[in-house]
Parts: sequence; structure tokens; C-alpha cells
Amino acid sequence: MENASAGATDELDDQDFLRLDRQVCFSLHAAARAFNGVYRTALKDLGLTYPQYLVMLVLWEDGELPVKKIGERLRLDSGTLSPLLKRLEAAGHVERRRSAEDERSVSVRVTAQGAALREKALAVPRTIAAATGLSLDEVRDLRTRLDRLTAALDGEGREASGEGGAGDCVR
Amino acid sequence: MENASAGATDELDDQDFLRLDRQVCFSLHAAARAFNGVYRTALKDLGLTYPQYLVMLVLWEDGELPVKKIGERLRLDSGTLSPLLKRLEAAGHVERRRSAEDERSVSVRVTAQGAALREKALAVPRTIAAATGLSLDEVRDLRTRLDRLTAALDGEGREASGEGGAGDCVR
DNA sequence: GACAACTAAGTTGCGCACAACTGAATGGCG
DNA sequence: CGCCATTCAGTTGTGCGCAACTTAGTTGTC
Repeated sequence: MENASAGATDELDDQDFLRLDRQVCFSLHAAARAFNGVYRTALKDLGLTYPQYLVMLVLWEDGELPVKKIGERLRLDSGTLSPLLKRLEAAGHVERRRSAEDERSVSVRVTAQGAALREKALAVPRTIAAATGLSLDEVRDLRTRLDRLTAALDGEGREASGEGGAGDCVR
Repeated sequence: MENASAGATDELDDQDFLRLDRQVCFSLHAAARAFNGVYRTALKDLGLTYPQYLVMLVLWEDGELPVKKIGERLRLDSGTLSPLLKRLEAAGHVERRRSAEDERSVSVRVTAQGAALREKALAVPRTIAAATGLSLDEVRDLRTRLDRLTAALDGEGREASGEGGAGDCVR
């Protein structure tokens, strides 16, 4: 293999690309885990994991949602959500019941205890914001970049599914 | 909800912060998983998972390393690495053997088969780069931002451990 | 030499992520 | 009506990530 693809190389060869890739994918991986760790600490008092917190955030805004909708909002499938919601129910934060109109659907609703938990959760974002050391504008900018990136990656990986409805990815 | 805590708010109240937090932490979480998904697809031919690829990238550069060093490079502990390395060994990509000088240490080395795998891996970064739709400069910029963020989060979470040796976080 | 403090790798247990599958309910179509 | 494709939730199996712990080897001190 001298240079197999003598096509449209910018300026780097495959070796450099591999090296750069190591750096970039490591950075993203590490950043995600570092964030996770900070949330883990901040959420310990609430007895929530990071993904459970994400679910509660969605439910606090909307009050009640079918599992399907939660999955669309958070990009999670039932394989992840079903056991997670079971644990949230076991902890007393949410209730699940099958929908009357459509027996296939399960509606998830925050309990009084779950609503009370929100009061404690109000302190979390400031803790996180402080830990990042970023300004509000920087946070917003970061979010925009990440969403663009996610959209690009999703569009590439699978043929753009009908993501339109959410209204959460653009906002 | 008037405004419960009339503390030192920048301009947003707790409600807004909680809303913004939902968006940011979701974005990061989703971006990391979307990235993971693209790598998963790109790595399917190689028979590697994303974390396994990270380990192989490090080993391809250095040839042979003790488990401890790999962990420092990738920010992973033995609880994650031990079974992962076992699987890489079972697949024939690496060899593990206890160090002669220090019997506590286990040295990991790529096999001939593992080295051959690198040739196939050379195509991966271009695939990923194409999927992101980012230019080289944007990729580098993203990496810088993520590393800064990780450093800030790490420094916050645990009292800055002796991270100095790696030479990978700053580079 | 003996003992305590430390270090490296491995193990266990729990939760998340995802692919693949199951099972029940729904909707369309002849 | 009967049949089939689709949809929704849940289950199973594999692998990662991390906390807590275990085991074995090393080092420092007396």
C-alpha cells in the first residue's frame, strides 16, 4: 500500500489521519464521560443517574408522556427506557399505566414525589455551569455546534428518519 | 412560580437554567452516542467496538504498553480495561503477559494479526471525517474545546490528580 | 527479617446503550 | 370477517463505565 487512495487528499496522509482520529475521538469520549462524572456527583443527592435525570427533565416540562415520545425526545429506544422507567417507578418518582385509547402505549407521569424532586433539581444546572467554567454564551454556542454535529452524523449513518416533529433539535 | 430564589442570578432564573440544562446535557449526550454509532458502523468490518478501537489506536502508536499506561492515556480504569483486553486477546489482536521486573504489571502487545488490522483501520478516519461534514480546522478546533472542557470538569470533580505525565491531554 | 502502606490487575455488581427478538394491539385491505 | 403488516413496549444478550472490593506483588520502615 503506497498510497492506495491517491484521490482528493487535503494534505494529510492516512497515517496522520489515524493519529488525528485517535486524538479527536478520544477527546469526545473523554469529554462525555467527564460530563457524566460531574452530573453523577451533582445528582447523588437526588438519587438519580444522569440518564434518569434527562428523563425527569423531559417529564417535568411535559407532565405526562408515552414512552414512545420520551424516546423520540432523548433518542433512546425501549430497550434502554423500559428498565430505566421501571427503576424510576420503583423509586416512586413516576407512574406508568397503559393508555386507554391505545393499549399498546404506556403513559408515564410524574408523581407528587417526582414533582417535589424538581425543587432539589433546580440547584443542579448552576453546579454544572460552574464546573464547566463556561459563560452562558459559550454554553449556547457549544450546544449549537453539538446539535449540528449530531444532525450530520445521524443523516449520514441512517437515512434521515422523520425527525421533524420534535421541535427540540432546532429550537 | 414567581422566582423562588432571588439570589445572584445573572439574568436567568432557576427555571430557565433547568430548561437550558436539559438542552445542553441532552445535546452532549446525543452527540456522543451519535458519534459512537457512526464509529460502530465504520468499525463493523474490523470486528472492533469503539473503545476497543481506542485501545488499538494507542497500541498501534506505542507497540507495547502496560495496562496502567493504557488506562492513563484513555482515562479508563482496570475494571473497564481488564475484560476489554481479554476480549481483544481472545480475538487474537493483542497478547498479554506479566512483566518480568514487576510481577504486578501486565504488558499488552499487538500481535501480527493486530498489526495487520491497522491497514484496514487506515480507512476509518476518512469515513468519520466525511460523516461529520467538518473541515480539518473545525475538527481541530472542536478537539481543543472539548479538551479544555474536560480539563475544567476534571479539575472540578476531583482534586486535580497528577495528570501531568500523559502528554496527551495537552499536546 | 517482619510488618504496614502502597500499587497493579482483576472481579463483582449495577446501570446504560444498542441490536435482535417476542408478544400484544392496531389498522388496512380484500 | 379474516388476514397481514405495522406499531409499541418489553425482554435477552453483549459490551462499556464506574464504584467497591479482592488478590498478589512491591516498597519503606523499624
